[in-house]
Amino acid sequence: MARAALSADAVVDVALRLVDEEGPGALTLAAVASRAGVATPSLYKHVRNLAELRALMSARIMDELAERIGEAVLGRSADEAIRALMTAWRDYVLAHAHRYSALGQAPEPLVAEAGERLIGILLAALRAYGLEDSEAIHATRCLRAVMHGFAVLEAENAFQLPEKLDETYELLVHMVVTGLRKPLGGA
Amino acid sequence: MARAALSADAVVDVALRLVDEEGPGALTLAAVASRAGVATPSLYKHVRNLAELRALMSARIMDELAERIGEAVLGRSADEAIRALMTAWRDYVLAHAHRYSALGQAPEPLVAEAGERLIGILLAALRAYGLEDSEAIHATRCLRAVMHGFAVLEAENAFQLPEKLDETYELLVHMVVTGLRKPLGGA
DNA sequence: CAGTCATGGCTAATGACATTAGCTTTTGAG
DNA sequence: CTCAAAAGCTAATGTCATTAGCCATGACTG
Repeated sequence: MARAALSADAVVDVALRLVDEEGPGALTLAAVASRAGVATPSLYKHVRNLAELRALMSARIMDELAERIGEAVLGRSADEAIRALMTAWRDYVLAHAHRYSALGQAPEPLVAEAGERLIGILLAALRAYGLEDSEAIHATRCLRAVMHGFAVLEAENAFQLPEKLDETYELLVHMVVTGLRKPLGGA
Repeated sequence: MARAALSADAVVDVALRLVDEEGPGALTLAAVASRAGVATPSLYKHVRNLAELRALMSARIMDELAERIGEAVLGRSADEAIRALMTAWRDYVLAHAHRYSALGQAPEPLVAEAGERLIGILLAALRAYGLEDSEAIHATRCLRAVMHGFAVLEAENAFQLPEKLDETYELLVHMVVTGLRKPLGGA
């Protein structure tokens, strides 16, 4: 080994702080290097390139989110679990809007892996509804879609009107819970 | 006036075609100019800068989407309207995944305006549920969140497992319809 | 029909980035 | 103490966006 100094993780830390403070648009190797007190090319000793940095960041974010949600769901089941899960998701996004926006901007390698942990948690939370394996998959996807959609829109301030978003989210939770209870029969 | 040639709209056309074919990441003034058979700086005669081009594109996409959805909803109401609306939304995304992904990458000026037309349509579709003004707003937001979330995830291929997405969407529609019918009482 | 002048295009230049190449310093292992 | 790998650095390249300033054209005016 040589000097202690930086490391891939440290670079990701710096990058995340940068994104938190200045938004995903400010993520540039130059900016990260500057914050890390190092010349830009030095970053390449720890990270293959900008794309990889983005992927590492996304994976980290997924992990954080999965952790929060895992905790939130612990010991709860069915409706209570869903409610806790959805609340935790939104709380995370509100606490780190920029960070959440930075997700998505990464291809699939590591991110997909990190995402699976998250999906596992969702799936577990849905077991309580006694869904068939396949049904549980569909339900998980719906959950993801609902939460991600709301998160993205709220994070980018896409909801203009004065109505309280807390109330909207209540309705959304209600929608999910209700929808999961009645396993669709006809149409 | 002088030469006929390009125009802001034409530039947007070219840019949209580019995005359709090569993805949002390929959107660069150089690429657009090349396709338009013109030198890069010439684009500035029609568009203030890349950011504005993005905004114009987003507005155009919003309009297209609103149009499709408007047609889909025509003459239907309540559950049928919701179903048609959601189907139209997804169909649009599937037909123009790259284009849809290119949304969001624009700030608020024109896009917000174009978005309002779309929201108007959603609101109208929800009138049939006899919701209070405010309730209708919340419901519209939920609709947006659900559809946008699913659209984004599907467009970026975030659903891995083999289960059919058509079925997932069925469940999602069911969830929305069911949730809208029972206006949440207790929890 | 000649003369203007705004429009749309062009080339050249600048500045931010990402990325690569190649050199230097530091330091842990032996 | 020696030395090789690790971690930094500077310099160089190529791609972009954006700006400045110049030229051609053609739609109107008179």
